[in-house]
Amino acid sequence: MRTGERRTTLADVAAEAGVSVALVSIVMRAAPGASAATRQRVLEVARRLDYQPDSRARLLRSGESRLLGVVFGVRHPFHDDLLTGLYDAADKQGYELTLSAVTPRRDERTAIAGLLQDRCAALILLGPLAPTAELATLADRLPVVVMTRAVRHRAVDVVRTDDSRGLQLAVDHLVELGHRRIAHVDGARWVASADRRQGYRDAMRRHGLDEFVRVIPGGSGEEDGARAARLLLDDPPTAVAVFNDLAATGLLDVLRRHDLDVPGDISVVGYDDSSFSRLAHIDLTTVAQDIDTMATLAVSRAVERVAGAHVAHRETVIAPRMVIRGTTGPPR
Amino acid sequence: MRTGERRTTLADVAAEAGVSVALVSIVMRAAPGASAATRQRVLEVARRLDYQPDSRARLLRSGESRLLGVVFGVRHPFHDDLLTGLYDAADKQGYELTLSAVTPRRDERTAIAGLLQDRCAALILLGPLAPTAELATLADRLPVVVMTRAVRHRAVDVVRTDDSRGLQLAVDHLVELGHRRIAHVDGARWVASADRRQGYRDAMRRHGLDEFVRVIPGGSGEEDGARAARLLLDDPPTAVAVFNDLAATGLLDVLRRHDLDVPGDISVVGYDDSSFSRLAHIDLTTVAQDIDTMATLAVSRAVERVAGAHVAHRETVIAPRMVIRGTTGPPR
DNA sequence: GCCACGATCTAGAACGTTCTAGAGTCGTTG
DNA sequence: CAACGACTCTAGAACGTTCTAGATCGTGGC
Repeated sequence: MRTGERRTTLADVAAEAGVSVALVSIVMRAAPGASAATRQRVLEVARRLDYQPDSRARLLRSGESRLLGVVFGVRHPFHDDLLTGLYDAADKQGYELTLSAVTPRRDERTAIAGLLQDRCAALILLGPLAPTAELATLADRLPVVVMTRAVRHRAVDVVRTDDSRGLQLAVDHLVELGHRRIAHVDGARWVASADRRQGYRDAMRRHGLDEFVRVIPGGSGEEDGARAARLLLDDPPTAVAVFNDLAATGLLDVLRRHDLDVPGDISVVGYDDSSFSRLAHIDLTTVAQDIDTMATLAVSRAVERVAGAHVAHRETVIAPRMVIRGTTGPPR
Repeated sequence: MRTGERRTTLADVAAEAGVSVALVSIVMRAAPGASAATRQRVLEVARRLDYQPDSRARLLRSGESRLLGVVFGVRHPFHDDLLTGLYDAADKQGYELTLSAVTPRRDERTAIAGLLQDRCAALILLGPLAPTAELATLADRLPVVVMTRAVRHRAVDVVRTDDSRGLQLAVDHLVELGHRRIAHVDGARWVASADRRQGYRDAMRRHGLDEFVRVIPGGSGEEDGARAARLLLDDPPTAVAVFNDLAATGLLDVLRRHDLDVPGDISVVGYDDSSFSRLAHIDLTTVAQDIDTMATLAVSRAVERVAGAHVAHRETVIAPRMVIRGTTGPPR
């Protein structure tokens, strides 16, 4: 059986089993309404004929899409981790995910448009860059859940970590270790950068360290962290809190190349608790976002919206958590 | 307009424009058969009513799925790069991609099953782990193109780099620099590891360096490279060729922590030319797989199979290319 | 004027499945 | 025995779109 050949349909199974198409549908859906003997007979035929449901027909007729569209960016370790959680959460709720990637050569609008045509019941957008107004227009059409970015619009649901709080935790941790000269490598124009930066400033102020406030422009990738590290070399702080884990690894690399000992000479805190930050040779102290909780909440929120439920709070802000590993210690 | 509300259909546009449903379909598909005046009128109505095609209905009725299913692994930088290329290639051929991820908690079979239900015209599998027999059974059902792994079965199409040749290039390059004690950190049970290992052995033998053959078990992730590096520390070779770029970064990290200078004390070659290997602070010498060519060929192969074309060679093996950057130099 | 042809447009059926209403059967109760 | 309820099963329509055959109109040639 190859290209162009028709796949097995419910009608084929029905003919072979000697029952109606509708009854075969009932059996394949495990819906009530068929006897045990009939179920067994139908399932046997379906197995023999290798019947696979046609999700297009199913989605079209049922008028109930159990499909959640997810827009994610390639080369985002954190998005990878979120995808892992989202698949699990969707599965638990009886939903399927359909993914659409944003790549260096495929923009976010294109990614979203594809999902609209698939008639997804809802969209989950991972760190979208689109302006709020655009997201709101989209949310007029179908439920939209944004993850990892604060979107202030009543039509858009948000599941995110308290990024301001996250950076405060980082600064608190460093201050507790005795650090005063604490710098922050921010995320440039990336989603969440402003909140994290604000959290850093607030915490520094809270600890009476205003005069030591120092923000270096960074970004979300390794090279961004590496570049920022080079800007710190002339006058290194005793500690630095970085926008995210990936940038932190770039920064660590450059520090080490310049014979700065971590954490002896300089302590480093990342953000995300991405899977690689746990690796023995990186052992990164970091602010953890609770990925599985976020994924679960995002899917639940999407599903509730689809079901027309009245949702109490359109924005869910999850507390970050400090994960202390090997890249932080007392200043010398 | 929110959840549960019906979306604009061709019938709505037709009623408003005062033409038949079939004519609206012709206009929306830019198919011949409508006058310019009618086209304009219909497009105006469609825009006003915000008509979006329903891809489920379209796919179901047309009997021609222009959908390519792609199975990829999260946390695989190389797969990310391939996705970027595949989206471009598919777009050029008028196909859409639908993605299905393999995660630590969602296995490959599940990923494939989802795509079968979507009635994809063909599947493109990135480095699948499934046994050949399973892939062959799948290929009985629809065209299957495997990327980055050699699958010896006439029903399965393959687009891959000559991995054996790739490692030979790496060894040749190192020998040309004067190295003799060249080790190889392999990919353990990962796809392509055997070919790369064989290429390493062949090249070492070719250069009369049999007695220096040394293979360290590795893997595809950073920690795998880091672990392998630790095994090399007691008796470091002057050079090492690593299974892939990601493992190479892990290995580099450990070498640097142990004050081994790269490339002064030890040269390092990666594999893939992943996007991060080009970063200024990594500057990795590596064996490049030609991502865009691979993506283009895989999509073309899939499309040809869908079209029922007679395909001359089911396996396309692409020559790798040596990319010399800063991690290799003459031995001391 | 008649005929042939091409372009435009329409009506109806089909894609594979689910939904819904109704028919038929069986068992229980009055 | 008749009525009722529960369960099983079926027939037919619907989901939104495309395919296909045919009707209609306009134009050009004879």
